[in-house]
Amino acid sequence: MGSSKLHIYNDEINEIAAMAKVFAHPARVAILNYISRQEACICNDLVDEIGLAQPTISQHLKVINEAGLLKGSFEGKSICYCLNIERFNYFQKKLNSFFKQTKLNCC
Amino acid sequence: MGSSKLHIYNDEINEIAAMAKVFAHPARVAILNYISRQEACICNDLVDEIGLAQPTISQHLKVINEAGLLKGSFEGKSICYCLNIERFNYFQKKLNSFFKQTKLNCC
DNA sequence: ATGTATTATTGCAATATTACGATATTATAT
DNA sequence: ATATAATATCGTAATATTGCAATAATACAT
Repeated sequence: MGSSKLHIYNDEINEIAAMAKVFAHPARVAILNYISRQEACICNDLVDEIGLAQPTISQHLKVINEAGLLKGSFEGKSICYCLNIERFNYFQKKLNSFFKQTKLNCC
Repeated sequence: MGSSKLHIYNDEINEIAAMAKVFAHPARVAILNYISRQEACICNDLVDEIGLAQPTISQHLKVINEAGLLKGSFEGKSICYCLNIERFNYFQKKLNSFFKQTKLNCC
């Protein structure tokens, strides 16, 4: 018990839920938001900026990264994270078609 | 520990995360999807359709409802749920502006 | 080689979520 | 009043998530 029964849903539905999960924590929204406000790529300062411990930020970055939303590149001793626009657009497209389809036959 | 530190983020960010959370479980996506496939409003049959126990469906419906996404009306001994289109559109609009803003200054 | 700065991983405690059986509630029908 | 059907709530077990201290790994500089 306790764990989500993913096998009873189709891939389409599981994909939407998995994508939403990435944005379902404010720290991850804030991280993406911070990335967007930077001229170039960002590196560390998320820890100072957001106010969570470094391991916590690293953990959230991992979730975002594993969803394919980041392009990281090494710049000296730090890592420069950058949004993977193509993937981000894919998320937007998929979520919008979920919205569209859900509204379609509604009363 | 363990709980999300909501107070360190601004309202905008917490709202996005809260909205995403609604869609972050496949059962809730499936419920909304099923509603969309019905001619009129729906009632029970979610339990048969989705394959989770009745209390579990009820719990997920509560989450969707507390997010303001449902319009329920009593029809005899059952309840007819229906999508609250206005609220649903608001979700879509907010999420899209998050996408837009995030892409804005990206490298 | 040693030191320093950045990021990742490990381990663990606190909390949240998911799922369901049992039971209560609500609304109709007989 | 009693039975029936639909939905909600309660209690609880299993699992997941969040957050952080401690530590490891990585990359550069001296």
